[in-house]
Amino acid sequence: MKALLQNQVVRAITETLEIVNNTGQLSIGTIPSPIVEQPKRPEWGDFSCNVAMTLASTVRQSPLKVAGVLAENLGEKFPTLFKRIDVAPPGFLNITLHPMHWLEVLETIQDEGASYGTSQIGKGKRIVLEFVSANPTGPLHVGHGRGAALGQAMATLLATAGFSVSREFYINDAGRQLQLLGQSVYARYREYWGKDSSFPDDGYHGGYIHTLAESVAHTHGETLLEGSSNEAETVCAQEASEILLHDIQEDLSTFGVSFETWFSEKTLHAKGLVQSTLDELQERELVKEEDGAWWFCSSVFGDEKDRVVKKRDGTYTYLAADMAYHRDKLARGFNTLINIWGADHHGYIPRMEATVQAFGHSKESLRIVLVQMVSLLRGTQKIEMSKRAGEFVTLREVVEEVGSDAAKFFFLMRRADTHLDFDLELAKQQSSDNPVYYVQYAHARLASLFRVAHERGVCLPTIQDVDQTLLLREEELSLIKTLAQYPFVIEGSALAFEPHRVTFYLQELAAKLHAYYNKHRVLPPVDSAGKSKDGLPDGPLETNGKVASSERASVHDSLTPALTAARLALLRYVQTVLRNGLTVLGVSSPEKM
RNA sequence: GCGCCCGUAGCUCAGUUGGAUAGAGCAUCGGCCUUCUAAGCCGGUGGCCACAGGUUCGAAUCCUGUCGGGCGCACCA
Repeated sequence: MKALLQNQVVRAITETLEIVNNTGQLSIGTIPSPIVEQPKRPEWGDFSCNVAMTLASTVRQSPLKVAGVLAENLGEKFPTLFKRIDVAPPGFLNITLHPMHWLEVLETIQDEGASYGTSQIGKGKRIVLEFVSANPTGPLHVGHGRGAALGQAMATLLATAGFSVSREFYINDAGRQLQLLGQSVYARYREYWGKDSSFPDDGYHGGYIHTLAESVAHTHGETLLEGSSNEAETVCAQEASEILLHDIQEDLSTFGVSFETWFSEKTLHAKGLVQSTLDELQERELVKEEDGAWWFCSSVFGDEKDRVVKKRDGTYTYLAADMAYHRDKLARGFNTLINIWGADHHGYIPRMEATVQAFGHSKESLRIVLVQMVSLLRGTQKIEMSKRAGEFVTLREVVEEVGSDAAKFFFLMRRADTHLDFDLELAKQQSSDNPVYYVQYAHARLASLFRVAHERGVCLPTIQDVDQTLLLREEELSLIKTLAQYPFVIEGSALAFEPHRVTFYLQELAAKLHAYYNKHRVLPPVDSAGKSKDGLPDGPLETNGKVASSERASVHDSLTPALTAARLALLRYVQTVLRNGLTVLGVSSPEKM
């Protein structure tokens, strides 16, 4: 299998740097790894490289001169790869390949299919990706949905880049929040039976608490009214959290998000791992006793102050369990721990970084990805949500209204750390204004084209079957160059933990496809099929974008079976890449819309 | 008060390990369907990249300060 074109260019430049270094044309010393990218303007060639400018100061020559030397050597050494190499001020190398080389991209996609875009950069690295981790004290809301979509996409993305990824949901099924849930449900339970009740001040006010109370009333009758309220609250907490966790699992599953591991906080306590974690750190003087409480000396690792892990009343803080949990993750042999958190938890980062360091791992082995809030809009009208009153729009409601695909795509349209406006009306709209339909439609449109081709007895060829020279015009090359970028988008996106880059890429690819499709006929019109005479491989290439109907007719006249075949082959690979990208995002690729 | 994030077209946002003339969608204005899905395409309008300094061949991008917005600063989670 051939190396990706861009990597061939990188290698060529690297070899050239070595040559000019060895021959003394330039005294470079350590050869840098050159950065090659597709420039934004077509007149700057297929690839551009800025290595001459970065080297200028070390070789004590002007960037232009360095670029000149490199250009000359590159051209001499790789005449079959490069058609021309320009030097542009202030020192760019603008590289144009012999166009035929671009067709290799299509062969690569043909060979790799659904694997096109995968790489091995993450090979051998094991990542545990923790996300959602919502308390089982209420239904998932929209914010959780964003975290879920992001986590799922990131897991797929990292796996695509060769990492071994395990998705994990940490269940906070111990501690104060659960206790509050029990108290809240028990209060509603008493109300249900017409008894007096004391609702906790900071309890859960959502309407779903009533439903849970009714459920408890159904299974336990009035038996919880007598006896200690403590016990009754524990029963309520237990039963309510089980129901809620079940709902959470169901919602996530419906949303298309799954986990390898559901990790229960309770099991850490049950196995004594929370205490043993503290004991271990105490022996190493990273946990100390003071004022009747136990403190984690996180300030040793740069946190602004030490943190309580065991309260004066003998109970553990959330942090203590979380430390035990992260110790466990490290003990399971993961190299990198990625946690996706709501941005309001950012203040918690230093103490978790301190935690992994306390266990002898580098700060970098923990990577926290923060997710900002989601505002739901209906058109321009903002939907107000009040956490205090327990009024928020649930993930389930959103998915029921707009569907999983649209919801996921919208959640992945923005960088994680920026606030997201989610317009429910737009997400439902079936038009090009709606980005998810726009991209999916590109896929469905091609599927439809291939169906029609099939019905008319035109087979869907592979790149090896067609006259490839028919794909060498700028129109087709532009599409092919975009396809060539895909593996680099995946790689960059994975290394930066930024799935939104894939979303943007897909919109760009879909836009190019739609434009191409609109402009160029692929199948011959029904009545003249097979009768078209040979001629120029297309009509005059209009530059102002307007296609007069007379021109269209001439386009059809010149549509030969060979050209149809070549275009079908090209579009088949466009469809493959669209599908691969959508798959990374967890969004379906419909055959029909 | 201290810390973190953010400030790019009228709106929502890409672009931030420094690169060439800063991009896209929406909105707005004007065009394109007897043909493979118009759930589509083409064109116009629109910018002191919050502000002020600094670093250098080069800054939306890095540093410092100011202003504006969000979020944190528990023996809660």
